[in-house]
Amino acid sequence: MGATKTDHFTDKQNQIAIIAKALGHPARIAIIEYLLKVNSCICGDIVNELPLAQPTVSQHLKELKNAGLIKGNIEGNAICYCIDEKTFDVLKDYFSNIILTVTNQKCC
Amino acid sequence: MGATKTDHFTDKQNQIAIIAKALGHPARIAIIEYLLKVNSCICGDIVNELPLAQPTVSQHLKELKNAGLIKGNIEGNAICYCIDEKTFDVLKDYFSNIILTVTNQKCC
DNA sequence: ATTTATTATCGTAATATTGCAATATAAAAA
DNA sequence: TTTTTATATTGCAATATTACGATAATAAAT
Repeated sequence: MGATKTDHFTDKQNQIAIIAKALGHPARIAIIEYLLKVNSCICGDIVNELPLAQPTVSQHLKELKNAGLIKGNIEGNAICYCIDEKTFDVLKDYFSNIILTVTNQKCC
Repeated sequence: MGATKTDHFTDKQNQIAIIAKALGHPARIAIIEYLLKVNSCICGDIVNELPLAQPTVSQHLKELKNAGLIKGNIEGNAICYCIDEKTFDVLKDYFSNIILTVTNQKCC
């Protein structure tokens, strides 16, 4: 045990869970917010913005990239990172639908 | 090591991360979707809907409750669970803001 | 060619999560 | 009161995550 029983759930359920999980750490939220603040691709800098060692930040960036939340473009000896909008759209749509459905509930 | 460095991030960043983390498991997404499908408080039933043992489901429900995503009302010897809308509103607003900011980006 | 700067990977320790059997708890039903 | 039903808690094994030092990889600068 210890491993998530991915097989038993739908692709959509797993997709949303993977994206949400990637955002389930304050360092990764801080990375997303920093990319939004500078409002452009950013090369370097990210490590200096966070209270974590370089390998740790690199690992968090990798997870955000795997979840499709950010994109990384090689630019010389640095890598430019930026928000990958379409994955955030998936999340926003998903939660908007939840809100729409739930406001019609009459209970509790 | 191994523990998240919560102290170094803002309250808002930690709040969003905690909510996202709670949604970062397909079983918990499935629970939310089931509560939406029945569109009311539901007593019992949840365990039968999921491919997991009762203690495991109970644990997932507890995590969703801790994150403020669901509410549980005692009703006789059963407990009625339902969506806690306001926490989903927090998430929807957060992601809507991200989408609004990011669409103005010109790069990558 | 060597140094410098930037990012990734490896290895590893500490901690957290997932899942379940066994058991506990609490209220309704018999 | 005993049984049944519904949910929670405990304890534990398996696995995953977090964090970082050391090191590798890569390309620019000297």
